[in-house]
Amino acid sequence: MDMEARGHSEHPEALRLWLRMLTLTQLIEKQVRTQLREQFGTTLPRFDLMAQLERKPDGLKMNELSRRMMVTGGNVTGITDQLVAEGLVERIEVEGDRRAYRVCLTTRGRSLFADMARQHEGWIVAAFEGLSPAEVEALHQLLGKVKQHYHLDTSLETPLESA
Amino acid sequence: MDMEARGHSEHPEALRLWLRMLTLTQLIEKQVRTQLREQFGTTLPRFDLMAQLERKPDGLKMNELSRRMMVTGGNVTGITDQLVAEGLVERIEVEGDRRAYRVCLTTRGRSLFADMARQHEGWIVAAFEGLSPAEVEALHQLLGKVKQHYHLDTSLETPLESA
DNA sequence: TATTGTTATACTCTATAACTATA
DNA sequence: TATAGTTATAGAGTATAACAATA
Repeated sequence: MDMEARGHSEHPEALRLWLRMLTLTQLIEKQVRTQLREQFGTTLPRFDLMAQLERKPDGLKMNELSRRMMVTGGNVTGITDQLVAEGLVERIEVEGDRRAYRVCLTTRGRSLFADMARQHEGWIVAAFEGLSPAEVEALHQLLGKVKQHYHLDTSLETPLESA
Repeated sequence: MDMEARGHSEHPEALRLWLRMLTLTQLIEKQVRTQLREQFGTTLPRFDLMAQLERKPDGLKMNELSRRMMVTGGNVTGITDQLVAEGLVERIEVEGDRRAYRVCLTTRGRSLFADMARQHEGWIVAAFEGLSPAEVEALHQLLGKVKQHYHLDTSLETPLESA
């Protein structure tokens, strides 16, 4: 990005912060994508969808997945189709509303996700190894503050992290 | 992502931190992409390439752009082609090496980028308005610490922010 | 009429690898 | 033989919009 070069700015600090955050996130995300592809032959969106379904034995409806994953419905259909073809999730009818489905992990999907999640956590822990526990907490808090204000400001929801 | 749900983890703090950081970055990035498209009919990679060229009157070679933008050479060719077609950048021959080009902003490209950069900075400043200057600095420092360690760990370079 | 979900389309970005031209 | 850059290909992700079925 190297956009710190623009000069005569009134708020260069926020810009510098954003560029560092964006760069770092892209760096970690790129590594996660590579590992998911090489070790499990999958992608980040597919992993994310499965992560959304974990601890939801009743599954989630398509529109809930769409909201949580911050992508449009058509894309969720495509990702779900792929996972169904691999036997990792299934569509189950919703009683009382014949338009809707609940998407659930299959037994095989749940088992595979457990493996992936364990590996994934290792990659993330390694990425943040340079911070002490107190620093991890401080960073978490600061980002929470940004997120909170950002939401108020833009009326965007926070589908993720909604555990 | 909602991956905080996985349970019996030994390092849930790093994972929670990563999910919050990823969500927030995606939120801001998505807004930046939308604004760039709606207000300027451009994309983030095109904006990034132009940002790399600002304050480089002599331009940058393709492989330098590739390294700084963290994408492969073929992609830089494509993005550059688009910008050339729009008259925003130009390829200039390098004396002494007839294989290489220097990619430079045109006058029109420089002028347009100034407009875009001003708007862009406003979006970013708004996104981080919830933090005090001291908090912005603290966040910047903490992310720097992560980045530094991460690089040592993975031998990845830091092309961005290299101003 | 509104909502759930799918389909169709088109575009951007991406990585990989083969290729040309020059060093 | 190595390097600079391009081309070709294929795949993944995205948004938009039109559509079917149901509420």
